[in-house]
Amino acid sequence: MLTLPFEEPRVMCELRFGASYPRESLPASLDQERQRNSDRSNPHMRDTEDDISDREEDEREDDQDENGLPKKRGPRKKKPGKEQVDRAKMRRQEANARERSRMHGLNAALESLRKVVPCYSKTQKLSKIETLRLAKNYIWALSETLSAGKRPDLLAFVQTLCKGLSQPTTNLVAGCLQLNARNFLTDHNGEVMFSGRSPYEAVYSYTGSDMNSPPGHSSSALDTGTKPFRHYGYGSAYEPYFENPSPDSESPHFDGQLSPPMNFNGIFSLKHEEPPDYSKSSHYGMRYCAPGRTALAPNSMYRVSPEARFPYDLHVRSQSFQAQGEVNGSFHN
DNA sequence: TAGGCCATCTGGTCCT
DNA sequence: AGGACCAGATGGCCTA
Repeated sequence: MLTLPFEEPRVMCELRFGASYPRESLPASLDQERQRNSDRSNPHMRDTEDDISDREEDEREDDQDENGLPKKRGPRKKKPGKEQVDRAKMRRQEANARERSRMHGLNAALESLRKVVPCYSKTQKLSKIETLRLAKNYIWALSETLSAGKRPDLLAFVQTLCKGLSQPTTNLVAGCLQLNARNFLTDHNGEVMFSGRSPYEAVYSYTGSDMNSPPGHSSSALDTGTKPFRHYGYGSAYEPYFENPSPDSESPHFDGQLSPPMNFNGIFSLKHEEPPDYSKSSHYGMRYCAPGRTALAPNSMYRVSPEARFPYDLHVRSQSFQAQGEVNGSFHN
């Protein structure tokens, strides 16, 4: 449905008030091209403009009958008056301003997200898409850390963080951790590969399981078609980052859990089956519940694994902050 | 110079 | 009717 029947090329260009160029500054050919594009992309507008010109022609030819007397007119569409044109223009400008404001709000939120994911830098900002990818990986890595209930294994942590990120971002993350970025090569599939030399190299081969991929990693729009995360052997390289090396530092372990615990506002649950539909975030409060609580609906899509051992008691909020603080301490120096 | 990223404008759709 | 949200188009800027 066309809402701006008055639109004419000049009006359309003038409405681009936010652009840094006046219409007059456009090369004629470019201007014509833009008009063509506009017509292609908006057939309604073209039709409407045709309608208007047709009407104007009608008015010129049909104003009088063969005797020169004014013709009787039937009901016909009202040509928008100047007031309506101005009002529509105003509304379009207001809508543009709202849209700008909305996008600024979105960018502000993204900026605040940049500040809480690893490797925040005012000078070298992550792109929007990389910020979202890193945030997703960060959440995933933190969840795994919490589920493990022990100090994070740094290399595995960084590998998870870097999954699906571009090589420059991977370098940035590795650089923030003062690791050799060359050890975290991203292959052509976006898969993070640890290529550092290690006595335990390739101890844990790729199993084909998706258990170490963040939810939706293979299909999300944020993803890049990466394969499931591959475990690589690692040795002593991470040890300087820990006061006490992890007791089972030889390997990341798989405890049979299909997916990591989720943390929403300090309320945890161990979920099975399908990852949550993040587009329906308003349902989180309904569907997630702490283990030990009984508020899960009988048909809840998320259940607590009976064999799952949650490393924290129900005062998880403060403890999760503590654990997260330890991890963040590695990044925000 | 090509490609990536971004801001902005714009019209369509949905919802209140 | 009007606002929010979305996606497409476009052009500017930057970098490899």
